[in-house]
Amino acid sequence: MQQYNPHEIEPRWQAEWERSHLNRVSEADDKPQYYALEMFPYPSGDIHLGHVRNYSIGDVISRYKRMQGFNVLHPIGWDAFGMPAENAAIKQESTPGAWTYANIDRQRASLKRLGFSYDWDRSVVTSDVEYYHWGQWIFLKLWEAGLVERRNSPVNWCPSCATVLANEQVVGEGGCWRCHTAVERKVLEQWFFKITDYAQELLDDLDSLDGWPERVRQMQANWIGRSTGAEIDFTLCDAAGEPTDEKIRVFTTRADTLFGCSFFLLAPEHPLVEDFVAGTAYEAEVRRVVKLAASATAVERSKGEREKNGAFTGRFVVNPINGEKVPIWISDYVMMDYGTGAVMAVPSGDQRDYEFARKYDLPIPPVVVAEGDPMLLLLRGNARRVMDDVPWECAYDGPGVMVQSGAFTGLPGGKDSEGAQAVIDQLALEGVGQATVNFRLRDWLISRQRYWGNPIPAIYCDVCGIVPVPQEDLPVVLPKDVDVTAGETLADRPEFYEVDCPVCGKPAHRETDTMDTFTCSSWYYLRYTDPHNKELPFARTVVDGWMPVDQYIGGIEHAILHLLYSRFFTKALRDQGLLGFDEPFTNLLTQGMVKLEGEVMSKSKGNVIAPEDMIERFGADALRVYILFMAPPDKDLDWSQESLEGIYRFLNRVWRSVFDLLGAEVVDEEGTRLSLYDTNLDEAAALERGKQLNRELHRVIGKVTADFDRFNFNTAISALMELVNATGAYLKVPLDRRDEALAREVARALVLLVAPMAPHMAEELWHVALDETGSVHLAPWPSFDPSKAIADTVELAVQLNGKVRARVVVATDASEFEVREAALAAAAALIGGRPIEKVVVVPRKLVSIVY
RNA sequence: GUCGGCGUGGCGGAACGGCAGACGCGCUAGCUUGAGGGGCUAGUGUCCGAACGGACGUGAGGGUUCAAAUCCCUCCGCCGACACCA
Repeated sequence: MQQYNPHEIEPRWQAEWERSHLNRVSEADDKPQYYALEMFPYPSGDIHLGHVRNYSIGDVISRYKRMQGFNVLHPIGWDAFGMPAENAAIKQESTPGAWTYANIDRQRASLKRLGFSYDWDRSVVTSDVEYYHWGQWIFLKLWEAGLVERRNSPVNWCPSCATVLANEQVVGEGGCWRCHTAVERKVLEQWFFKITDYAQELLDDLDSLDGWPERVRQMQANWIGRSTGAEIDFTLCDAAGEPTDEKIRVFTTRADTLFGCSFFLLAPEHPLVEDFVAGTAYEAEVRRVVKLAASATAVERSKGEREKNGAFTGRFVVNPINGEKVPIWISDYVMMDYGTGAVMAVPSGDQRDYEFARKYDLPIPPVVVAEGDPMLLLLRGNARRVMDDVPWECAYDGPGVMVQSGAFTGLPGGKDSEGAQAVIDQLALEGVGQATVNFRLRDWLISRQRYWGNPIPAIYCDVCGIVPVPQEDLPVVLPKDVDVTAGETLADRPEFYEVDCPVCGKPAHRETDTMDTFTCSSWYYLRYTDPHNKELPFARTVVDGWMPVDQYIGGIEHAILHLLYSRFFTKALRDQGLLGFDEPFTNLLTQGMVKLEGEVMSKSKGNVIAPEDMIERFGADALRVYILFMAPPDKDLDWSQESLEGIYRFLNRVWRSVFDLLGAEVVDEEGTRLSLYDTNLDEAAALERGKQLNRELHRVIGKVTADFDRFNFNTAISALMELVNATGAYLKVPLDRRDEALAREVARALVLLVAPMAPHMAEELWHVALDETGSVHLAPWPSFDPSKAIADTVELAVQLNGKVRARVVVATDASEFEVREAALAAAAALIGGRPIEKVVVVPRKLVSIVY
């Protein structure tokens, strides 16, 4: 018997698999298709343990499904555009491309050393022109469909990255998702994808994603943020206080509180503010508040006391429900980009309005009062306003009864209440309001003022306006010689941007912004299905065959960004007839992080464990099995070198057990014989040990299969350890008393069961120990007989009044009556003749007796 | 503040409502070895007990049930997402 030596075995089999194209997948294969996908890496440096975990999970699933007879698509690629490449290039006086492709080469080598079963022929790199060409093509398709817009909008600006950001890319307390610099608000003309057109469908279809973790669905639902309510038009008064024809529209979820509106608010950056105050006595104070709001960063706004600042504009609006004139204020807690940028303030029913009213001494008339509140006795049935202030410490926003609300008084009030509906109906009748739905989701800002990205295929012509680059002119190739170390962008390259207008032929100017990298990762999983297509991003017949992805695996950090954008792309492309399904990812597994002593590993903390070092010491198989064993895949995992050593020992045990089962002389490194036979063992005892081992074999095959189906890799490995432990007892049986067929069956099953997790070792044992032909990874998954996993007799616990007091051994197939009688007999002494109240028999588990 | 997740030995973690702590790490003892490493065997929740055995035990408290780590209620603690969303 040779020794287990991963460093010799692993590279040898990797080379052989590559030579024989073991993992190449073809649509021509008539087995059922299965698409297993892991989130592709960003080439920011070497592979880390998070990648190892992500890809080990995906690889086990892929290999397991192949052994079960599926034709498995399991691709990998690189998400290669983005800012880190530019920053690294500046630091190293290199180019983003050079840095990116060098990292990809290193990462590819690492992934190969880990033995992942990717079809390398299908690899895509998003910064390759063969890929981003089709990203531009899709952009033009979406433009045609009316889903692309260039418009002025308040946007998030990262001063450090010198670019705008999407809403989703502002993280934590108002920081840039890349560099965490506080973002600024600016009004700029930018490119948008109209993801809000799909807000309702993106929300509705979350219900159909029952293969996704509940919390991811919840996070997306919150992000989309649907609220039902009403749009209500207030009539604007002129400077003299007389009503005009002009209306200002508000959005509210609480139409039932409309009678309680005692003032009206505009966002500081609202376009009407300037007109209202210019040249008036209110101008100075209003300007002061506007300036205060603009200077506060998002970070500052979300911290501290959140003191609300405001100023009266000198103008009034008329409340459409009661004709009452209320003053227009501005305040920094009203946001321009939610709702309409204008708010009807109801201080008795909204805590923010309440605080504002207290600060500026504005009326707080109660309009919805809770059942049981003593005020209700006083106000119940009062249609007219008799009370202008509340004795409360804070606003009341729960359900209650409407008071001081004209004809609506007495109706139930609250969110989505009968009262709210009645008010909306009345407003609709008069044409001054209607029920509506508002979303928190904003359109996706996709333009970036950066070099290392996919160029936006658009041209500005003085005559024709903004025109798309004609499809036959694609790709717009990203020039390689832009010097980012000198701060250059595409806007510094006349040879790039000086073009002729494709419509009129006059000199024009090419767009120099590039697309957000998230546009690249929103459709890469589609390209994998048809990666070499030179006519289209993918052919519909091929993409519909593989998609949707059966199992997607990646980090929870993409719960909103990438997963929401990909869902949007899928729906938008579906509506263009490019594909025939509604959702990209049927099942989603969000794996936990790999930590060290409870902390996230990072270069800056200097607590990084390098996978390459671990492969060097224990081999790729041990690292893979270890990372699957340490925790369930969705939970965080704390690194433990001792446990990795334990797994290495386990693999050695598997190795020796297989050889030993096959009758080989098992020796350690020094040649010491390890297998010591129990020569006293008689024929009957040997037979009994064989029966036990056979039972354990069938139990473990069943357990591992069930655990793989549920992705409980940690308990699957436990079960394999139990099988190896059970093998230990059988290996004491001298060779001449062993059941050779059984021993071989166990050895074979062990190799097959371990193959998805430790592919190299399994392949070596398959050939060298078992003398099988063909790859173990193409062999069928072992079958099992559940009836063979059951012993002839079983020991039951006997509970007396809820506590285990006795045990009884019965035949496994004993009837309930026999079990009951046996249990009563075993417990007779303890019961002592007292009357039995109840007996519960749980087959093969226990008997519960109550007396 | 809102939403979501999680609290089990020294550690990582197991337990379709049915004998809590599988499996592994660590530790203890013995065998093997010149030593180390490795391997093998046994033990390892807490308390009482020489032992047979017994009592207690899944963040705290209550409830449902013959039976609760698991289901329900209240509370405490930790983690995460969103957060002045009208």
